[in-house]
Amino acid sequence: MQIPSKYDPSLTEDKWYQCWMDKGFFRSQPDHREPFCIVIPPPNVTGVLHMGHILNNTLQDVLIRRARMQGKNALWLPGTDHASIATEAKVVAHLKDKGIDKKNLSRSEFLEHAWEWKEKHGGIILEQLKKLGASCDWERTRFTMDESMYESVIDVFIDLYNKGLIYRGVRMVNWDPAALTALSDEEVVYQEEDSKLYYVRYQVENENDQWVTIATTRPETILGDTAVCVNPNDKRFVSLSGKRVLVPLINRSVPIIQDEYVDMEFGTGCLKITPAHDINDYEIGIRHKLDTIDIFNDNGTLNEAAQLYVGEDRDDVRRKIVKDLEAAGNLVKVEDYQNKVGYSERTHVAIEPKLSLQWFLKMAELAGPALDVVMDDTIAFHPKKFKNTYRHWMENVRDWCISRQLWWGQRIPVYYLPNREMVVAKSAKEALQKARAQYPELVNLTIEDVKQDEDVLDTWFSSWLWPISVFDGIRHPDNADIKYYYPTNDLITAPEILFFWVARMIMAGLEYRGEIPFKNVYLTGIVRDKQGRKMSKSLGNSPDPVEMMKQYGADGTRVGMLFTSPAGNDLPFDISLCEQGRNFSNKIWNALRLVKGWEIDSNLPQPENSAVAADWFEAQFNDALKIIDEHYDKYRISDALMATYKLVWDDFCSWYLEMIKPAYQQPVDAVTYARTIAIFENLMKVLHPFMPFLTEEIWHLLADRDANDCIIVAPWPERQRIHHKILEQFDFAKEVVNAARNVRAARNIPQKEALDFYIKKNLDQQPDTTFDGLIAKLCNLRKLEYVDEKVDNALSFVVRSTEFYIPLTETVDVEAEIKKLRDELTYTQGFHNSVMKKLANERFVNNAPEAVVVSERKKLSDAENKIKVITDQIAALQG
RNA sequence: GGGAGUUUAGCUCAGUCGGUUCAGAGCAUCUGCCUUACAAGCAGAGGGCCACUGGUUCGAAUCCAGUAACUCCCA
Repeated sequence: MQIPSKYDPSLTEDKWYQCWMDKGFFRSQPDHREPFCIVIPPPNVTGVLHMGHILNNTLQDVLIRRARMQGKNALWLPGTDHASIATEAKVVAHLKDKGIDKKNLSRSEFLEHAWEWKEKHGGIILEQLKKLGASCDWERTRFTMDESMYESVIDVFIDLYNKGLIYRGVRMVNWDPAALTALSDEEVVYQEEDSKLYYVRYQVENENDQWVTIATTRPETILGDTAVCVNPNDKRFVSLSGKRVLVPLINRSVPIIQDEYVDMEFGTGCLKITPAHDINDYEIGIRHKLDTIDIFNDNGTLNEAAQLYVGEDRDDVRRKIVKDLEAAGNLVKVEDYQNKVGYSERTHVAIEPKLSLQWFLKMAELAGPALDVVMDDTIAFHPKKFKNTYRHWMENVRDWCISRQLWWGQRIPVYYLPNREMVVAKSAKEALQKARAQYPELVNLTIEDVKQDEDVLDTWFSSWLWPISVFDGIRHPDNADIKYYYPTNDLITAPEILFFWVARMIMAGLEYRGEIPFKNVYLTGIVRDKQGRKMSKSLGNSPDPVEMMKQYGADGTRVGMLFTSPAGNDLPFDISLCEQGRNFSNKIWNALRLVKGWEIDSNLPQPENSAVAADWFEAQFNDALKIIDEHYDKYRISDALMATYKLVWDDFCSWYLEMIKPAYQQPVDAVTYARTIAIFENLMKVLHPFMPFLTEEIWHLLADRDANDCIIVAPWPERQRIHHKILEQFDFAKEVVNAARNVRAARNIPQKEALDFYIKKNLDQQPDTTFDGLIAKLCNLRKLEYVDEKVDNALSFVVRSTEFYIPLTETVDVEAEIKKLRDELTYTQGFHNSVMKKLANERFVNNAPEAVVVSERKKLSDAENKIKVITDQIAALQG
């Protein structure tokens, strides 16, 4: 067989992905087996693959593939969410390019464009996931605006409204005066900037020359002031209690109020209160029942309520009002000041806090049970530390604002009636019926008279149902899919959305299924660049994942991502990790080349060496498999990978293959070959979740197989009893080989030059010759002989209490040998002393557990033996 | 301002129940090798005040208290 010396992923990846698809290996349907299900955290439909997706989805695929090999009915359900804000922005921008202004479109016209855009550009990310090897059941792909999911969302809104959990209220939102929409907190970018702090004095009403001075960064909002506030503990302002002041320029009389919110140290200790335009002022306003005067239009210009500068932009007004305040004698001073200003992530204009009517979902009742199931580990967080964060949030949870001033999304099913009442209904028709029944006084009510709410629901209001609605479990709670797959097993996501999403899914699960939505939550870290910055498209500091996969292979990329990604920790990504992944692919590939390059001679008996080697490796494999399984069980995925990596590279390639390798151009016996192939197959199985493509390719090169015999559905290796004795024997042999290699290295003796070994056992020990043949092979020995006396003029080393001599033709540097032995003696004596001290301490002997004391005694006697051997050797050399 | 987390080798991280001279892994670095599977490789080596201070204990990287620095979340 001709196998090229470099592994080329481009020749295998698409081929095997297509094969897996054709054979339906990703498909899952309920059956008698144990289910194992992961629902994908739905990426944004406008999204393209970034590094975070690679990490997140690789982890999911690893877990799914292993579960599948363990014989479970594995379902990884893919999909996307409609991302109302981001998508609507994209569509608006797209239309603008075509010369269409959203303002000139009706709602339904706009939605037509949006759907067209989604069909054309949406879901690129899912195609990219296929390149990564994601083994999703694509036939089950869901989208949060699919009819079934849309209806589920509406049903849930209506249900919660009827339960009294949804209400309408006023709230301060982040208003983008350029885009004319409210933004979520995540879409506001705070920037530190140099600004000014203006000190402005307000005259106290009915007092001739008494003033209070406030400090503000936003003098233009003075026109909306409805109070001035001081701290009740502030002695400076005691005399002002109960008085009123006049707002400069417009001479509005407003009260002086007292609230502990005011920081006495900041500015003058005197704060102006503008409830309509500052979130903190708003809350103070509620506490003190102040008026709320909104002085801004939606586009950031001033309105009639401001009285002055009406129609002018807020930035211009700031410059003008400062001059006018100065002219009026109200401006005391101006200081340089650094503060944080929020900007719209998309339009880059300063955010205006604005009061508006929104819909809310009460959280307190839902949060209680959702907190309990996490605290008692019914749902396990990995790593556990996030339980604290979760609890903190759940105990201080605020009501959820679920409305958005957009068109792209599930439209709020509330209908307003001419009598200023409203009904909640699934359709206008139903709303009409309800209205007629509820308000018989509304005669001649027609469908035109019921006006649906213009707003849509927050995208999370779709996503929080995801583990249920993907199985249509809201509309049909008893269908076969939801009963089989729910609760799902694992959720893999980022800690950033622990509250937005994970917590709410738990609430929805408990509310609508009476059951948790998943059993384990694995929280990934954030992928950062070398400077520690989050990798993002806007920063341009992220490699293109698609390009990476081309360069290093999907397998190399997957392995590179997982090498340093312990759960919950940020991952400082370095492209060299993928290079390491690619190199690993190549290493395995070359192991295959070696094995497949051998000629098999079925008449040849199996050499003893090879039998020992295979016995040892099988023990080693079982030992490693136990560790790997344990890592998986604890969700320590990068540790599982590292253990697998070392098993393949160090134990298999560096030790085992070297042990059984026939001499150049010599054939291998059939037994060794068969055992080696079996070992290779098992290794490929444990590696498969990490490197699906390479392992599938090798699986088919290792043996002739049926078309359906693919590694993706091969059984995960079963753990056998671990043969500990041979592992210990090997450890000793390994020490001998390493020591011999050191001798060669120190003396520059090439591997080609064969050596003789004379071995002297001490303390009446009987030689264990099990690995002797392998030691001879690996060390290139001509002779291996046990002796009773020391050998003169020879290099020597000691492993445990056994002495090894290598006679040389040239004379040995006695001084150098003695020095080496002395160093070792010093170390051993130091060790011996520390153990002695410990054992001489009565309190240690009396208090420490028996096993610990016994092991200390054993150490002591081992050290004593070694000291004796070395001392004798030194004496002999000196003699 | 409130809360949480982190701090171990140049980098990224393990270190379970406190118990081996326990201080470890991978990468990086250095040295020697193109040794017939692999230079995308092989064989070796060096490298640490376990953030700091104190306490508990026969014994502390590990438990407790305090200090410092950094990160995140909330306001």
